[in-house]
Amino acid sequence: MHEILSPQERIKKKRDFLLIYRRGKRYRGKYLILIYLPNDLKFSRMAVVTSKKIGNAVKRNKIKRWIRTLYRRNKKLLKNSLDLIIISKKEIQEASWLALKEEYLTAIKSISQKNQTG
RNA sequence: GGAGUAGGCGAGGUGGUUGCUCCUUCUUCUCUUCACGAGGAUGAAGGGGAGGAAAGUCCGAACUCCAGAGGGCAGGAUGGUCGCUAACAGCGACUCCGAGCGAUCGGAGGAAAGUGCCACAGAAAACAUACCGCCCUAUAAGAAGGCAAUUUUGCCUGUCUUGCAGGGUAAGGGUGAAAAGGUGAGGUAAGAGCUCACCGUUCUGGUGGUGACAUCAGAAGCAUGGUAAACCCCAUCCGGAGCAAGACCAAAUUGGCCCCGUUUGAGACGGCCCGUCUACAGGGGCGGGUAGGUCGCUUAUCCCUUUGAGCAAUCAAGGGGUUAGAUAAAUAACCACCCCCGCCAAUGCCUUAGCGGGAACAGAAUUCGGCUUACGACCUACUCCAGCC
RNA sequence: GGGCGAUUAACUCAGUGGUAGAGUGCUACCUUCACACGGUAGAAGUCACAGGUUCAAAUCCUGUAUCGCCCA
Repeated sequence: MHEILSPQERIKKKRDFLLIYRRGKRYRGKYLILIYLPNDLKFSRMAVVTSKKIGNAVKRNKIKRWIRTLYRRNKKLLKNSLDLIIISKKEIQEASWLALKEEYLTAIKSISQKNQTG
């Protein structure tokens, strides 16, 4: 019940993407790049970006599913409401499920800490 | 063991936790209407949820919009024959040619309508001229031989060499991818389809076949090299763009058009009022149309099966089925048990325990029919070659 | 999703069946006290890949790969 990812919680419009790319802060990891910007809504929103460099459609779909599952499971960690774009890097082809999970958790923790202090 | 062809299948099964999308039914709330009702949100239950290639976008259609009297030109596509199909560059059967020991595979109109090209080499690359060569005739010189003569010399020739002229030839000629029917015999001054036999080619006729073509007989001595995935000719077909097509609803803002603009704002006429005019504030309406949304959107030239026709592709009739509809784009993550395969451990076998694996190519985007490309873990059938018994 | 196009030397490009070229760059030598400019010479290519047509393919035909452009 608390791990739902409804359509409202996803970034869909090109205007929103451009705004977040321009104003957002960035976190770089080994496999992922996260761009985040606090919003005025009562809930957080997210989007996943996988470029064609990563592979064919099957590989890209699998990575998007992994990242969406990670976001759903760990929504509690985001205490403030944020707009979040998750971009996958080329190195993600060699990543396993567990490695990706660890990287995502550390990234989210650092983001939420910075957001609270700053 | 190797090879070939045709076909099937395409992440083993059950359960659980979290979670996505669509449909149906129900509950609660909200909006609107006189009412029937309609839309949205939340929750619950049930059900459906990627492929053989979904791919490349190479062909053909359906469907939509645009253009369009009719016809032609240009341009493009196809190309053995007959059939199947809504259509196709697809499929089936057959014909001929070629490759392979073979199962089998590949190719296919016209070069005698015309134009172009055929580098290098070669005599010549397409009116068969002509170079070398071969041969005949005439002639000049030389040699040889013979005759006459004292010698110089003169005359003669079924002889030889060289030159020149006229003619006959296409047998032979380093080449080249390709050289003007091939082989053999006769024939001739030398040669030549010049003549003959066989093979090949072309034409005519008969027979068989719907036809491509096959076969038999006769004739022509043979004239016509290759290239049409060069231009071209012949036959048949083709308007263009594509679901981001297209249709509908439609916020905000700017601009446009129409009406009102009064008993109340502004300006003009006027000394003032009434009144008239302007249409600047302001108000109302209209249409186009952006963001956004809805439809198109999944039942269609469909799938399965039985019978009949046909060698087959396929067709006809009957019965049954409904099988994704997303839009920053839906199938995932983890766990447990069973099943199968492989490895290791105590000795050959069994059993038990442990570890690893259950794939590859790859993700619907309007929908079908094909083709091509990628993958082959697996399974089935048939066939060929080689080896052993 | 749907339409188009390109690929030739390190780079930018010619080359419309018959020996793969130009400019820039690179290397060596000359010139200069030295450098630049200039001059001479040279190297560098699986014509993206694979199959076919042809005597012969960068060129013609078919397929594959990579890169790019347009359409609400």
